[in-house]
Amino acid sequence: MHLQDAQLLRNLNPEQLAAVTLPAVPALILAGAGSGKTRVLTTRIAWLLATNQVSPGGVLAVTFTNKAAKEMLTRLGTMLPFAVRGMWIGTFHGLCNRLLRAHWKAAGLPQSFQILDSGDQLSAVKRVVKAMNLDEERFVPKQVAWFIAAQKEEGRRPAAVEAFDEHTRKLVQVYEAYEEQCRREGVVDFAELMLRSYELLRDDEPLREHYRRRFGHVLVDEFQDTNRLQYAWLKMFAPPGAQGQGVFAVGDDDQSIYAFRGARVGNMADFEREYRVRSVIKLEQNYRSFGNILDAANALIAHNAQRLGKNLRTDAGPGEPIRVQEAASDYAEAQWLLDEARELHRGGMPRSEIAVLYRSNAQSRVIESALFNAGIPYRVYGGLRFFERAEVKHALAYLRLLENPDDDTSFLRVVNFPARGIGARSIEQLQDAARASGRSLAQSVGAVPGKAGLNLQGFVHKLDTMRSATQGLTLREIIEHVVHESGLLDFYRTEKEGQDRIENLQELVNAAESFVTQEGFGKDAVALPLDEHGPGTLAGGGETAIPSPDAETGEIVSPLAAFLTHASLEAGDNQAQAGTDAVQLMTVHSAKGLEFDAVFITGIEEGLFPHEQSLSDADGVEEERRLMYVAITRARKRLYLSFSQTRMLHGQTRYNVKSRFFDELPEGALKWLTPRQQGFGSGYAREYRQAWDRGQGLSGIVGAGRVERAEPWQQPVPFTPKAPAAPAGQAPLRTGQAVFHTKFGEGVVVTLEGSGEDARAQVRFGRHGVKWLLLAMAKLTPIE
DNA sequence: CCAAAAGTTAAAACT
DNA sequence: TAACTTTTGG
Repeated sequence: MHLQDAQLLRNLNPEQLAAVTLPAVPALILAGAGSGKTRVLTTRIAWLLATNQVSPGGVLAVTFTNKAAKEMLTRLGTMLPFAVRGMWIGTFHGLCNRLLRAHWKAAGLPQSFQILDSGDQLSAVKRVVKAMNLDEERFVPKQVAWFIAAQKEEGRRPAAVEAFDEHTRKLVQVYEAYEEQCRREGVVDFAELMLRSYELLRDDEPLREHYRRRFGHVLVDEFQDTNRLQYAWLKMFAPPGAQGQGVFAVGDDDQSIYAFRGARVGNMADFEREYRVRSVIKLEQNYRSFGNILDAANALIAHNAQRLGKNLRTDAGPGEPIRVQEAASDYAEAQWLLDEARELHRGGMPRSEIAVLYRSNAQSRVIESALFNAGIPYRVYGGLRFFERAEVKHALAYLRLLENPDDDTSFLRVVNFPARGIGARSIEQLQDAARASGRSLAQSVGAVPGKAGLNLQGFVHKLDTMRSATQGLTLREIIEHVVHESGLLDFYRTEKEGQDRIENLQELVNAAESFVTQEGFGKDAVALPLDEHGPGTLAGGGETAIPSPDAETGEIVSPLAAFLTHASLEAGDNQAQAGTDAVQLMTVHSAKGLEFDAVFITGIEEGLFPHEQSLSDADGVEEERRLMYVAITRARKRLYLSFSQTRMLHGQTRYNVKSRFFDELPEGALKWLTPRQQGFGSGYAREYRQAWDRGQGLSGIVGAGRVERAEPWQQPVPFTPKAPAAPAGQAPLRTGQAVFHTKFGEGVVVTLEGSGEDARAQVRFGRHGVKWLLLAMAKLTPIE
């Protein structure tokens, strides 16, 4: 073991080593960006195990995302001589699920409860609001759903919500009705997973004591992102003041960017106080970026008042200066970054090492079209993910109905999809009947009279048939059967755009298949010998016979039920075009945790970054600043910052000034690619003239058509262009000439033919390949 | 019941 | 502008 210890601890810096080898006490690790946080977490677990301070079953390690959990498991797998599967390492929600599956009875849940994702939850709330006859203008389902989730995340059931006004009282009633509906249908939403398992531990003392004894070490990743409920949940496993229990909280207050969804940075300070933390360790040595980048990050974040305090440092030297670009328009900004990215790639940098970051999703459009036209492969993060696709959700709804006929959300989703003559009226009748009898929709189909009732009964019968026909089949066979028998496959076959959807349904089968293989269903569901040694042996007292949850999960869950849970808890990727080397486009939020050789941060303008919605309060601006800090620290070697004078937003041209954040960066670390403090509008004028020169007039400038709408004081056009001498499209072309086409982007003339009206050019475009274009028709403009 | 037309709205995202 | 939802009309 000693040899292995040494191996494990090799190459850790003093702070990392101190953190990894802390005794079993409460500890707070302030881990700066790029300071080897994940390494510290996983090495600590490995070290605890290797030195026999804890058994695999005695570790509880929590993360926020599936990705982080997976990475931790993978890394641990390489450090440990045994299988890590079965250890309590996972996301908050994943672990809650595990707990509730094991103790469903004590938690008051049906054995096969289903999990609602945000979309399901929204439609469930909509139904409640409708059923209560509330005005959807005043009780906007989205806001109601948000209210309910927020209450749950504060640990409040309806009775505990303080309502001082009529509207809030009504909201609480909706919350109540929603809970009742969930109970009836046997479903839980994400927040409910957390709250229910928290309450379970809070109210069931033997159970709580069992888990407390069991988990000698609790480790939390991204602690700054925990909400109140998550912190309370953690305290159930490891209360402040408990002796001999290690609580290892890792976080970075400077990277707290999720206050808007309930995260409480304050949990870090609370933790320090409540647990009387003696060991606060700062990891400030950065292994990712060069000095200029870190200087910029440090200087920027120093403008925040609310900090625990931390400064990143590196041994890597200053590196290149940070390049700053001022653009005349969002369009010009995109063109510029495209050129730079191309240059980087030409210099040998893989495209996947180039990231383009923006504050809000809408900004990706211009950049995408520029990259697309130039034929540069790119990948956009975010957007629809696999299990959220309509066709996949439809198939899953059928599958859920096999598991639980009373799942009204799923029932409504597919009762008339594909269409089977069940209209809004019939459904309303059915819902009335169900409401009157307090039963589920499926149970109430008999109560609807006439032809409509028969159709409904036919649907339920169809489900029953599918259910019995799929008994004993493999997961793959079940899904294939359902996709076929439900009529989904036939429906999409006749759709003109249906081919992709059919492929996705096929992909669902594949996903199920690989899920079964990975989870090893039918084989050894529990690989790990739990609690063989060390503290926290199972059911220590004898009278509190608590079954091993691990064993129980393996025992009770059918492959289908497990797969459905997996589908709710893990939405999957958004179609990764694997294999292609592509430039990475994403919001700053989704860049958290990632790193790239070169990073472009675009649209750094007042109103956009910091976003205007954040300007009203100081906390808002501080969070924006942290966001900027996160963005900056993503870069390893090269960092570009850009802003634009004009930008198309919500169909209108906006005139922006550069962000206040520029004033907070050290001038010495920056290199302005465009002249500093350019007169307002001059860049626009240049762009304007170039567009005229290309013969495109105002249409060559994005949003220029709206210029006349601007207030006089906003008029950015000090330059009055003369009409071009030659009509558009008559510019002399030669082979080899670089040209620009409004639709196809940049290209090179390969061949020229004919003359006058017949003059044609063969042009090779990056993305669209080689095209023949009639010069009289096509708007081709030579580039320089 | 479906498709087209009209209306609405606009930050960020994980589970 | 564009994506999405609701309303309207065949």
